[in-house]
Amino acid sequence: MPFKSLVEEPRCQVVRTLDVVGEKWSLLIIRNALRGQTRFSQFRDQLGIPSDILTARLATLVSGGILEKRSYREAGSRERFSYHLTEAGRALNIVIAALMQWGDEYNPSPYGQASLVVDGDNDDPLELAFVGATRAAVPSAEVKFLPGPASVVTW
Amino acid sequence: MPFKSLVEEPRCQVVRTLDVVGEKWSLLIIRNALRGQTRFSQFRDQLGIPSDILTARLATLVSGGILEKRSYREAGSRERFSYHLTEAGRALNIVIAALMQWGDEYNPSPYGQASLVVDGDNDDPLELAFVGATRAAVPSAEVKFLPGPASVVTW
DNA sequence: AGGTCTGGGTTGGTTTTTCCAACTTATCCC
DNA sequence: GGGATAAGTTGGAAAAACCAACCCAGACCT
Repeated sequence: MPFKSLVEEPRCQVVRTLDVVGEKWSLLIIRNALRGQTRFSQFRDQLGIPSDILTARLATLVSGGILEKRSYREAGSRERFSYHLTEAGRALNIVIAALMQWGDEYNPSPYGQASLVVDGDNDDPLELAFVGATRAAVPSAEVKFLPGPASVVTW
Repeated sequence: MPFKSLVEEPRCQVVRTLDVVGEKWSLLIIRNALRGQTRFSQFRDQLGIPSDILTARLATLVSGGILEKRSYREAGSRERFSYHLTEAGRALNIVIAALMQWGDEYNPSPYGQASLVVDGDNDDPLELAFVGATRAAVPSAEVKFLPGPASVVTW
């Protein structure tokens, strides 16, 4: 568990989220899971993550409610295990999409995008935007962060 | 630099973004900067980050184009340095907001939210949503990730 | 029955990061 | 000259990540 901030630790949403997904490799495992990958060997081979670290990450993601461990059996093979996103895990698509979108805009690859976010119904490209109660998009530069009810710090 | 994935490293937006902001503490420094903090002692005291690590992180964020180091001088003090978000740094608000939103929904604090995202014009609360070309919001569960033009891996 | 393959891991030892406490440096005010 | 303060440095201990080699259970092959 990576973060123990002093003053406001248990209250801050960002810290609490990073407690679950902030360790090295965790978000990449989740990204690959969002692409449909479910197996130890897929994660290990595609990410190049050391297998002992992968074992540890899968365990913390399972205990954090992001992944679910299931057993499966292919014809002609013994029982093995696979890892599937829970609803909470799938909801991390917003975090992955935010990282992708920032990378596309401010740190683009000369080769173009490695993955795209699309509408499942019609494959139209999507992007993330800040929206208000009226569902109208608000430009990112006009977004402000304010202390919420649980804030104990004045800033 | 935390990530060196084997097959598709330089292409993937998520990896490229995490190269810049994926080290421990980086995103929390950025969150505090989005709240308007600019000084070494503010980051150190509010986050509880060891000062040597803070020195290192500020340097990588500056060299990554997220923060800008400025000198300032308060009346009755010598010249000191402060750190200000660049445009690219401010654009990371989408990443911070995504982490906040997930935490609020799937790992909420009993005390409520520590910070809120609002419209700078009228302080109306905002949220992040996936939107298509028509600007209509698409439910998160219907969002799909597809290989893009730079993908070398079949998945 | 013995040997080999395969997926999903362990194990032991090295390297890299992080952490912590103590110290430093430059300037201002008294 | 002495104390305060912001922004760091330094040295050594602890934790995390890395790597290569190994293990293990069932399936399949001869």
